Amino acid sequence: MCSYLKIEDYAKKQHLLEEGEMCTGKYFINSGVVRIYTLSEKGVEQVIHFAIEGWWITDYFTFNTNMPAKCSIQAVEPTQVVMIGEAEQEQLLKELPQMERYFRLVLEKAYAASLMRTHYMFNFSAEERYRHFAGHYPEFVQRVPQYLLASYLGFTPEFLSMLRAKKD
Amino acid sequence: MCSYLKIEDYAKKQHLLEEGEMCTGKYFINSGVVRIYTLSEKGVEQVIHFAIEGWWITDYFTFNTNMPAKCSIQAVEPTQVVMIGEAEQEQLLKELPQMERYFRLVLEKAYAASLMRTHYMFNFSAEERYRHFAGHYPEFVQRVPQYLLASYLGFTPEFLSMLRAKKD
DNA sequence: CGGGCCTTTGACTGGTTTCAACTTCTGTGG
DNA sequence: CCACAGAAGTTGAAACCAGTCAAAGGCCCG
Repeated sequence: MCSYLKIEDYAKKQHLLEEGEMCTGKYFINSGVVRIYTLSEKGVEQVIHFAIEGWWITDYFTFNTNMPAKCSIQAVEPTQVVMIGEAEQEQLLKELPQMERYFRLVLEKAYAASLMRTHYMFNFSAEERYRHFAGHYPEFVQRVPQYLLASYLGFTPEFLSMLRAKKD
Repeated sequence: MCSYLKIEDYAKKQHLLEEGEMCTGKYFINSGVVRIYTLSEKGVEQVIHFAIEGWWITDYFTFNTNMPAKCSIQAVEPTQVVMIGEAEQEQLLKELPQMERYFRLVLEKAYAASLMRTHYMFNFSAEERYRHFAGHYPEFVQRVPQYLLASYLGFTPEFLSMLRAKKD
């Protein structure tokens, strides 16, 4: 089974995947943090989400479609991942069909998180989103630079700076 | 296999699931449209997404967690669904492990759609989101009431009304 | 020690919301 | 089949949340 998997280390700011490349597999985060982001027509980078230890990531936009990646994945801090190629995953699933279940459950969790994000995005103001996030994941706020957190929460670094000044 | 499944019909505005109930299974939309929505602290209904023919839906927030539903699912027009209970799904997956794969692929698609929604939400203004949506799914814009579409797109019915008046 | 990247600050702008009043549509019972 | 009530859509004015722009300050890493 280990032959299917490949351990990879990435330095801060190094890319696991860049938009336009072919996405050839999935990554399991062993340690570190990565951000998944897209580039808008206007050239603005938008953080779609972060992934930390224990999460699986890939370009789900184009996964299984044989199209070039629509997003980029970049290490926010030094990160170690376990990579499994597409073909290897197929092979693994053939030999260990129980893994289908595992990957399905991983996806259910990720999907629920994405829906929850949508919920927060719509139902709370920018300030409420920041307070909520900072209250629930204080250690994470320390861990990522402010301009990335601002992008993730859906506002500008300037606005986040103003929020922190107000009361923190 | 048919014994696992139950066909159900819902009238317009009837609920498949209401917040607070236990979510006991998944629904496959045979015909019609449903909306999945949450209620904010302020009492505002927010459409998380729509689902049409061919999609599977459930309360992914609490699915498999034995907690009361965090969202409601309501028929937007007369809708027929195939319902599969949680226990029945487990049984089905045990007998037909290939179905694990099927459900995983369904989830990958749904997850990708959710991420794409996040992308649009952040990178486009309210007006751009409307123009884009109306351009891509004109028949759908006819199909659902404007106040639900406005909620889905993340702005007020009044604003949508103004957009339509401007140029349509 | 220096340069570039990140964060801060403040003034101005504008897209979107809110509110309230009015009109149009829809469905239900008499 | 019509009448009416409630739901959905429209309009316009005023308010505001958050973005943009520009310039200065802090900090990390080579």
